[in-house]
Amino acid sequence: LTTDVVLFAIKDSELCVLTITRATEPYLGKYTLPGGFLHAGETSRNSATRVLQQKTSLDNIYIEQLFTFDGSDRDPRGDFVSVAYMAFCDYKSIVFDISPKSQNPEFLPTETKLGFDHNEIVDYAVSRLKNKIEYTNIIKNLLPAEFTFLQLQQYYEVILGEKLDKRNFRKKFMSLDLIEKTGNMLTGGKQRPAEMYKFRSQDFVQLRRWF
Amino acid sequence: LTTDVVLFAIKDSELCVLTITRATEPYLGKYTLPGGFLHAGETSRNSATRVLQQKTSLDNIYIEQLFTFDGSDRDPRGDFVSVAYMAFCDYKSIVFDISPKSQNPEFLPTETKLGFDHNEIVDYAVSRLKNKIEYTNIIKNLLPAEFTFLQLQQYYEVILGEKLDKRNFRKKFMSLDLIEKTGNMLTGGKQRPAEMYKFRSQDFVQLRRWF
DNA sequence: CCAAAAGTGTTGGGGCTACACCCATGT
DNA sequence: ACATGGGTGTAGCCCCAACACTTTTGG
Repeated sequence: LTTDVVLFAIKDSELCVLTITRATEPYLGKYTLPGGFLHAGETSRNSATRVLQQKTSLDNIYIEQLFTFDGSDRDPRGDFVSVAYMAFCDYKSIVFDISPKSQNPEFLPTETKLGFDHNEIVDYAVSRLKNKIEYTNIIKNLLPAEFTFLQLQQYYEVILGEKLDKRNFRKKFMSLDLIEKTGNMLTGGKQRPAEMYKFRSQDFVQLRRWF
Repeated sequence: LTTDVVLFAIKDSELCVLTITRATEPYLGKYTLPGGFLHAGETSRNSATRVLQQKTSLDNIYIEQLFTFDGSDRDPRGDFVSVAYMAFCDYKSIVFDISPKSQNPEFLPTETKLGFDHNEIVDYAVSRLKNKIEYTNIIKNLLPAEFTFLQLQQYYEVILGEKLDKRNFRKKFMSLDLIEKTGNMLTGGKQRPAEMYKFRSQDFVQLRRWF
């Protein structure tokens, strides 16, 4: 029994997942998702959280169970069952553990070819994410604590894979009453400063359908 | 590693799940979901399907993975991990296996108190079902091959737990183009005969949001 | 003729989409 | 001055909800 974790982050306007470079066979030298065997007495959720904490410095990560993958064709070594999780972070806040045993963790685009059946896991996670940003506030887990409206919109656009109308997006999102101004402005660009926003609640919110 | 299966059916205008009466400790004599250990070389999905085929005469059941439950507090015998599935059938088409080893399978309301953490599993399945009838055609798995519009509507009402407007429901559902008249009429009541319908496609259909 | 479910249209309001211009700052 | 993103309002359309009566059969 194992876990695999899809940790999402948005890097350079692209949706990416945390990968490692395998140090042993099978798939030696290939990219895969981080994961591993459950320790004794550990839940799959704890195991997934532990794996992430080993690769990154993150604490308090939002994580949710995705799906359980099994079947004898997914790992050449034998018959493993993997409980997959997905998690989110703000790319800028990540500090990687660079010790050799961490196997060079890095964020790569979701289309990157991975070993095992990990592309299947990533595809499933991406489709879940696409659905879920439309009726929950999970996007806050990808954003820094303070952000501008344009950044919020761009994150939606990256995940959904389509351009959104600026005025309509602002109206719709504002009506959800999820975010508020911090009072700070983002200056430094050669343009008018932007208001900064933060999410009101740190909790998970499920909306009754909207997009 | 085990599976537990939530088999739904609508019986007497109530949403019910298949239960068994346990023949051994723990929870001897209590109701629980059917389930069991995976056989060697078997996937969790195959295991869940096999369990259902043992209790009922059903073949070709629609089944989907729900969630994986783990933690040391879910079974007093130790640390089990259970991959839960949900499935659907038309209550009228069920023939139970009544041999003693089948442990008296029967359909009971979803609110029935069950052993282990099985109420948690049922609650999760019910919420998934409630969501899913709003953007897929899974309801066909609960209906007989031919049905009337009123029956279809009543199934929605039972699952959603609310009354729906007859005219609006018919308009909305018809616009989805999922069902067609069979040409048969249901007679025998002391009222005008009703047109009978069937689903066009036997396949799973995912709609782009509607209810 | 009465009871019971079958079947059918219209209207008003709210929310979505589409669309273009001025503002504040840095260089 | 100009380039860049920041920020704002409206009008039309479509979809949804609300709502009541006639039809067809059995008893």
